[in-house]
Amino acid sequence: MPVRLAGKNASPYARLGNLKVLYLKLKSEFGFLDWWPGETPDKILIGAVLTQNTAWKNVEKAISNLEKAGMLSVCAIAGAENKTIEAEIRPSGFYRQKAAHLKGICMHIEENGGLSRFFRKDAHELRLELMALNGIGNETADSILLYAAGKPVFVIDAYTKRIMSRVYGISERLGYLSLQQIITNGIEKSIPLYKDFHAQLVELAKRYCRKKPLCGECPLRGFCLYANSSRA
DNA sequence: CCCCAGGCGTCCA
DNA sequence: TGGACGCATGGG
Repeated sequence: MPVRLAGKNASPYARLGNLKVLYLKLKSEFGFLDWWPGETPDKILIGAVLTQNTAWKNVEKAISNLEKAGMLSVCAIAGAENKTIEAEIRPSGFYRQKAAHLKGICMHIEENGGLSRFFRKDAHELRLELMALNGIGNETADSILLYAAGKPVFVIDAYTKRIMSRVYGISERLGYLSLQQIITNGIEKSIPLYKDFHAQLVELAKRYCRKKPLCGECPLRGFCLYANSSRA
């Protein structure tokens, strides 16, 4: 299904032939970023919820607390009291919401035969089921699908939107699924590529493509619309 | 003191 | 369908 090119954004989309070049440039700059190496699906799933609009440093504390309490599993969370979960994940912020969400998510998974059985479903069905749960939206669903379940689904986040906006002039208000389709149409379908590309974009956004960008030192300054505009 | 961080659900037009 | 708002801790 081709992406429809329309209006003033038609021309920047044509530049997406550079997408793989952009990835390779980032990879040569940051190296291969191995997110979640050897970690359990349970830990990755829980981390995906805890990191919602939250600095990763704080999530690490919450995960460490859960681990020490023997609660870093879908099964343990499903059987724990909300108050108990809240106490452990407090450093990750929004802790009452996240505790309630995690509990509901984990209970649903346990009631349906556990995580390994859950992840055996095909990506499309799994995505719909995840999205139906309270506390899981587009990004969290896709993070779980890619990093925990090992499905070929590209993750879009606020960093991805910002970078695509600045480099290619794609509107930041473009819908999640639209931007996801544009990107997956521009690179080959590969789980390791999807994993590393997303990680590279996060790294770029943290180091250079911040809200107040550091275009002068940015590895993408050579082919970024924003870096080469008068505003940068 | 301020702003920000790997979103999401709810409410409202 | 889309914008405003609440949720909360910890670091710069």
